[in-house]
Amino acid sequence: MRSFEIPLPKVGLDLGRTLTSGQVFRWHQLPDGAWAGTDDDCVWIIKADSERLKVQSTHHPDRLIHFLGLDRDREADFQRILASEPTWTARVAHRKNVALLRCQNPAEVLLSFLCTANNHLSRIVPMVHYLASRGDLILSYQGWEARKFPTLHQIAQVTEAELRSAGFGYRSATIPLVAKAVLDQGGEEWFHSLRGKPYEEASESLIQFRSVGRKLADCICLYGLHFGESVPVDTHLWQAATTLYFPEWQGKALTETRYKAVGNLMRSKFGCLAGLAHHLLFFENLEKRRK
DNA sequence: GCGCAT
DNA sequence: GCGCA
Repeated sequence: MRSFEIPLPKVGLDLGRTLTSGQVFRWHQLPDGAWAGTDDDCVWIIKADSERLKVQSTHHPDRLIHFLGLDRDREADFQRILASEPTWTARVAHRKNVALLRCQNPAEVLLSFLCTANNHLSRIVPMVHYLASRGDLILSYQGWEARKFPTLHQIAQVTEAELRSAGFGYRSATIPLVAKAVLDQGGEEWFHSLRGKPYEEASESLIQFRSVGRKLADCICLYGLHFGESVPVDTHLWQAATTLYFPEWQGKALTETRYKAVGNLMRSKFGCLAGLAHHLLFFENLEKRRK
C-alpha cells in the first residue's frame, strides 16, 4: 500500500456523510476514525482533516479523486444550482460537503441496488456485504478483508436457496437471474459501453431487465455510469418534489407518468446537474428521517 | 393498488 | 421498488 495526501477544495468534503448517503453500502469507519472501503479493485483507507485527505491505497490517487468527484469544480456546480433555485441557499450550504460518487463498476451498482428495493439501510448493508463476501480478496488490513465486488459470473453462480437462507427474501431469485441476463447481453464490457451512449438510451436498455425499473436504472445511470442528468425518484425525492414542484400530487402514488415528469422538470432546471440537485433533496429528506 | 420477505 | 391484476 502507498500513502499520499489530497488537498481538499474550499467547498469541503464530509466523508462520513458522503459514504453513508445511500450511494455505496460497504464502507466502514475504523477505530481511529479513518474510512475504509473499496471501489472495484481499489482499496482506500482515508482519514480527513479540514484541509486534506490522508490516504493509504493500493492504487493511484487519481482513481480516488475521480471516485469522490474532486476533479470537478463543485463550488461552481452549486452556484449553477443556486442560479436556477435561489431559495436553496440554506439547502446547499448545509449539504455541499456531501459528494456525488462515481463508482468504477456499474455491475456492482446494479447488484447492490437490487438489494435496496422496498428495503432499509439496516438490512441493505448486511445483504450487500453478504454478496461481497463472494468476491476475490484484495488484501487484509487490521482484520478487515477488503474484497473486490463479485463479478456478474460469480453472482450468477449463487443459488436462490443460499440467498433465501441468508435472508434475501424475494430478491433471492432475482439477483442471480439479473446477473445471468446481463451476462447474456455482454456482461461487464456491455455495461461499460453504456457510458458512451446517451442517458435515455442507457436508462431504457437497463429497464429491459426484469426486476430493474426506472428507479434502479436511474441509480445505476447516476452512480455507476455517471450520467449527471439522471434523477432517481424514490420515496424521499417524491416527497421533496411534490412539496416543491407538484403540490397537487402530494400524498398521491408515484406513477410512470409522474416519475418522468419529476425527472424532466429537474433536468429542465438543472441540466446535467439534475442528479446533484436530486442528491441534495434526497439526502436532506433522509437525514430528517434519521433524526 | 396490492403482494412480495425481513 | 417492481410487477402484475
